[in-house]
Amino acid sequence: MTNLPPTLKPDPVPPGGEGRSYHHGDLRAALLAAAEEELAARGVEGFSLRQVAKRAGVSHAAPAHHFGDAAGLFTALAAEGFRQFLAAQAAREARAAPDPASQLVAAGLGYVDFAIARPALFRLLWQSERPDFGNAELGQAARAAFQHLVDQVMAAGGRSTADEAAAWAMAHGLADLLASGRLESVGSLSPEARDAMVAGLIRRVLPTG
Amino acid sequence: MTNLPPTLKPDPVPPGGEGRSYHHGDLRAALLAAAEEELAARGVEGFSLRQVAKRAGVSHAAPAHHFGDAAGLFTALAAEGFRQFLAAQAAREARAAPDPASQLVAAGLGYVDFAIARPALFRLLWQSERPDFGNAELGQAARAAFQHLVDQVMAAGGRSTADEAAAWAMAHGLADLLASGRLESVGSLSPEARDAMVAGLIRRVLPTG
DNA sequence: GCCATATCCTGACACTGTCAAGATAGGAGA
DNA sequence: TCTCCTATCTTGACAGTGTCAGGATATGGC
Repeated sequence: MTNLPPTLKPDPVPPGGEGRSYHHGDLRAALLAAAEEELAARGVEGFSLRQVAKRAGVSHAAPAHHFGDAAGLFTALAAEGFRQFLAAQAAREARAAPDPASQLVAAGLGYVDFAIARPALFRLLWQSERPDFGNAELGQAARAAFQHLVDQVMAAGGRSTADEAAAWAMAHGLADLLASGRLESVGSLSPEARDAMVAGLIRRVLPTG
Repeated sequence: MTNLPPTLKPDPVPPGGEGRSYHHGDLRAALLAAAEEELAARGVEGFSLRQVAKRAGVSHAAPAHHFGDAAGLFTALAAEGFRQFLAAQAAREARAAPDPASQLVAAGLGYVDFAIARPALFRLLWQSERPDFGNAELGQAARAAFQHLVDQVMAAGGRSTADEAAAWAMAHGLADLLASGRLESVGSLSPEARDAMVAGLIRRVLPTG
């Protein structure tokens, strides 16, 4: 399949039919999607730029034109990841009671949701050194994510650094341990029971009970 | 320096004088030490086996004889890391009051100590996929580390899965956020103030106040 | 002193990220 | 409609990586 005679180039149009021509049309988005697939399949540490290009059906050097180098791709992926991370929290908040404490708990549940649903991407955001966190777009997206829980804590009556750190550390610790499959006593629960457990733990560290 | 004529091989004895001969003497230990240096310098993601060999002053294929492949080196490094991780907790416990609550807080402080002092190794233990956690020695060391905080929680009066998860998630969340430099409001404190903050946060989630 | 064995080195292979140079397509201006 | 400019993508090359095969060297038992 991959050793066609040189005159018979493989059709560059993806089988999905969304590709418009030899010029991919929206290769940047396709590469970001392929990159997350690669991330989920082989982890940050096994990640290969050439494999991403292969997934997207383009040559190994194509990503360079859109992202510069591998760090550029990781940076763009992380920026988008932080936005979706915030979106996961917002989704929970929209379904929760409007009082500040419930909203804070909802944000924590969304934090954990994201870590469980997309553990490899979660690691890229929080533990990887491959994205360039000095990049303006990524820095802004990351700061927005850092700030959200803190804002919720303050809205819920938090007054000290300790209140802020307590809620953040609890949500982050649960998320990370669940993402890596270490906290089996919680991870093996049903989704409903797990939600109740996580919510109870976050309420435990709330500033004013 | 590196292009000596073939008859003039560089002296394989390290300048420190501890090397005993052409056969290194204790290359396994030297490689483990070099691997942690490499880990601290370039992170898990930038890690290079050949660089480790260069740090130890041996050829690029020498590590294979002691560890098989790169995963074997990561596995041995992680096993040793988990033992030192437990040792960091034990060091705090030895200096703390003997009551169960103080011992649990001390374990949490040691947990955080380790993450701050050796963040790259901490990541290898908790977030990397490169060590083989199916390995017997690593599995035993890891389980011992997982279990220690849990045991402390039970000794301090914990009775539920929630108590266990609360202490673990708080300690782990603080450790991870501090290791990655994200929790600046705590990370920028003096060591004494930081200890007090961490201790207070762990006491916050204790089962019986 | 001799030799089996553990230890380490050299050389090779496929794979990786990155760069330079060429090929192709789309759009602006005639 | 034709031409040319530019963005986009491909091809080919390079150094660096992990791993394997085979050769060189030192150690310890006889």
